[in-house]
Amino acid sequence: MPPRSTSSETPVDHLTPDEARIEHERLGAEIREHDRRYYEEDAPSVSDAEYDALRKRYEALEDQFPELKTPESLTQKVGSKVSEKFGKIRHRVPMLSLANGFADEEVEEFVERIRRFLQWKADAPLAFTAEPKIDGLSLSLRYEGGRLVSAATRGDGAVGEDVTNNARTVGDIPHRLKGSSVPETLEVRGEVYLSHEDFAAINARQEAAGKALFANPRNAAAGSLRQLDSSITASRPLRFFAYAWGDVSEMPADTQHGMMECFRSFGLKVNPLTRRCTSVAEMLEHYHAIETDRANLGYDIDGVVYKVDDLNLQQRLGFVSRSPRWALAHKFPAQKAVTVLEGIEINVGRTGSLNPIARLKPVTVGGVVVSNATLHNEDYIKGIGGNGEKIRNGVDIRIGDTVIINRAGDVIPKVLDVVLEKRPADAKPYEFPTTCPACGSHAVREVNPRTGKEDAVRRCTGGLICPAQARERLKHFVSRNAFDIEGMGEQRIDEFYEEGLVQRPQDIFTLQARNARSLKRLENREGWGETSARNLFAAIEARRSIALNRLIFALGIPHVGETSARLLARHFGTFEHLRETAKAAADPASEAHAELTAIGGIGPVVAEAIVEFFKEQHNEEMLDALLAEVTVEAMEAPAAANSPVAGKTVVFTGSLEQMTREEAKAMAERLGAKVAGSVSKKTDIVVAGPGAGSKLAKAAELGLQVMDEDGWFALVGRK
DNA sequence: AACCCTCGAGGTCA
DNA sequence: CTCGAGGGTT
Repeated sequence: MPPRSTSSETPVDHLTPDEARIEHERLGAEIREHDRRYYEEDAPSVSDAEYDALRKRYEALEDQFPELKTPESLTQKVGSKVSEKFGKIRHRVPMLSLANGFADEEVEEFVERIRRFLQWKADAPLAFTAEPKIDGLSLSLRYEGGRLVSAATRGDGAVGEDVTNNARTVGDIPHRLKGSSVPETLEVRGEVYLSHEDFAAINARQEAAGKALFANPRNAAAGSLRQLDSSITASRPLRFFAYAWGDVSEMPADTQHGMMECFRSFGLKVNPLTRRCTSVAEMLEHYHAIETDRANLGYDIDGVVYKVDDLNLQQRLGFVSRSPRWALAHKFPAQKAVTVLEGIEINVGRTGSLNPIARLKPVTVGGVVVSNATLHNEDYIKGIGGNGEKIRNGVDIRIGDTVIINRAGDVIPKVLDVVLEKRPADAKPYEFPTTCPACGSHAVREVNPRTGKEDAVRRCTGGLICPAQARERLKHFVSRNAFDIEGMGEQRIDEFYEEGLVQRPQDIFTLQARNARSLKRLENREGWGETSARNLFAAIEARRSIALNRLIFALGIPHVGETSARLLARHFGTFEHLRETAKAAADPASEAHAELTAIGGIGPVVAEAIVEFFKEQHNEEMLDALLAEVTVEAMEAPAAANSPVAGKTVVFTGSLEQMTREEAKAMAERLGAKVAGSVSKKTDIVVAGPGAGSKLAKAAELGLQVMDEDGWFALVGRK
């Protein structure tokens, strides 16, 4: 639960200085917590009026007792946490990412997939748009009545940062759209970028001012848009191309290229290399033309985007997981570089995994200096792929080798290949350690009992006696989506662990009490002061109450990430219920075990991991100690999705005439329904087309709701 | 077999 | 923030 408003009615001038100090401190902590909820979780727990009241009283206290106006006060901090961050904006329509492809064949497959999905005849016309994929950062502009009212970055796709003031300084972004056909509300999406010329000029200025240079135009554009002082943004000549839209009150066109034309007529910039293509050959031709001309464009692009032109078809095609089925980003090959592998280091992960990392002679790839790269796992180094086949023709990777690296997706450095001719004569095959480099325990590759295959990762068997694992688990425990304890970063965990101050999760919550009795107090250490210690303790106190799903996630049970943690929290409701069931489930024949695996999304492997976790004596002790320190919040009821079929299980049977089966399924799922393949007593709705047989009969037998396609559309609307 | 989730990776900027 | 391997679920 969020801290309740504690603002008392006592007039400020009736308080003793001591009372004032205590209340001032309490209010400060409360305001900080509200700020955090508002800015970081986008989940304000008080109204604006209540918040303002808190701040007013906080300030009134300081007016009456000026000694409270310390440099740490929320009113005094220059660039305090509050103003340090951008507000958040929830996108009315999520900003999704695009499916990627590299090879020409993937474009063919993409078009094929779409034809299949639509049941389109081979000769039926199907048009696409093709446009350069600008390498910048995406931005969503909201226009109401033709006026720019807000601008948000992509963020995680659902919630972005409010950069309205900065967007207003971008020359290509009109404050007001022109023309009479501008929809009442229109969210324009596009890319903010910097031209090569402007990028060079900015870096020249940075250099003259003795400031750090930007690595590439994209980073410079991102840095410029995220300036808190919009006058700095204004001094950077950012540009903008529109290519998509979000929330729109009435669509001004029914094709993708029609929309682009509208954008242009509204006064927005649209990339001039956008073409309408009617065949794969034409799409590829345009791709290669753009690739050839890439260096002369004057701005960075990283590929070509194809989109189905007809918006009705886009609608029918819908989405696969997080990207539209109707679009493909055809990326240019990633830039490669050659360098020397100077060493291989092994990191031990939270789950005990031994992760090999390549230490490279620093080299520039695609504008950034790369000195590390992932080597994935033991087999990858040996030249064997996940399913046993050879990769790199079976060539292994050795220390001293000259290697070819790239940045996968232009981001993650990866060792692609070895230049065998340059292999030093004395280079020996790399021997992957069979003991943990952190604790010396055996490190083994477990055999999956069902497939009989060896796990790709080698794991330390040391469990909690392994300091590396213990530290990584602590880091996971305090991380953003778990307990989210501000001020407990990697460095501090390492430091605290080393000194024995915090070695188990529960130690975090007893730290303050132990510190008070300690001879070597935190606040007296080098690099520490009263403030840093106080802030840390305040951050810990703020987490004595925790949401159930966060707690489950924080435990770091293998295979249980955020999603599974939420599933478990929702199913069990309380931690005790989960714990009891998991313990009872140690018997595979038990009802508890059946309950666990019956949860959708929890299969045998995950269930086993959960059972194992709760079986461990030291975990038992940890949980008892932890639960004595923290309060677990009851699970909130899941927000009811506003769709008539949300949460229902639907079965489609017979032949569907107005949509393909896949389409029907995608549609039902989009509306929050589950789609099953067969009728059972768990089924809620059966949609039967002509020719339906046994499933329809069974549905009648069970007395389920049965409807035809028209009935389905009547129920959910035609979307 | 398709899709989804977990986990751990690197680099940049504020 | 983003990627990708591997493995789990359905």
